[in-house]
Amino acid sequence: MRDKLKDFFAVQFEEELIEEIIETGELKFYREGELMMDVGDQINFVPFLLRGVFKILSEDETGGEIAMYFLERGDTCACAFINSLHNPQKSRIRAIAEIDSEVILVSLKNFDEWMVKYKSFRHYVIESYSIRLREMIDAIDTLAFMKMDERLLKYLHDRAQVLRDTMLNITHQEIAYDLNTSRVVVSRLLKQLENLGKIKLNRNRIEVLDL
DNA sequence: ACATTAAGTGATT
DNA sequence: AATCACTTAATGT
Repeated sequence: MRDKLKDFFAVQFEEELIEEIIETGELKFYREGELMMDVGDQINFVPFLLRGVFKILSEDETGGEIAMYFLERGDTCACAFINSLHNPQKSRIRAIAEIDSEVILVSLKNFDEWMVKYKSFRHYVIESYSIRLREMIDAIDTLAFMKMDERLLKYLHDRAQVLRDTMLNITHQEIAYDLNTSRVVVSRLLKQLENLGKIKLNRNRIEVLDL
């Protein structure tokens, strides 16, 4: 745990802070597909991602979903910050492990203390928050301005990038859920992209060619 | 061989 | 771009 922490966070964190994190943080392992938090959950911790990828999505009243962005190693969850500033609040988002992942869960109480006590921590949090905000804006104009075919290609690229693999094991239906559209539409657009030579299609698998 | 699940397609709105 | 209704293909038992 100490090594992993140092790998991704220690460059910026003081020794003393690292020790505190190790002492009080809870190391947790999430298997692929496992939920870290769901819409409506009471959140009383802030996660720091040591290894793996989480998909963050929002849900509407009727169960429709929209994938917003991915969390990678070294990231932390912006939505959890909000919970740390106010009193424990309900989660607006769902976080699912895309691959086997490891996180350190830090209690809100410690999080609060460290914000005051450590400059490095404060900076990390603010920096991380602003990165997340930019991603959010990016997600909004993807939704507002891009057509489905562009959104689909962006989705495939993003995914290939965070998973560091151009071979994506995913079904058309799953993509449809993430983009909040129908499977038929995804199938058709994927076929188009294949004809354009941008991807290669197989059952349960999509290879991204033009990265 | 049969059932199940994933993907492809034409027609309609 | 969504939906329906149907076909075809791949995969599991």
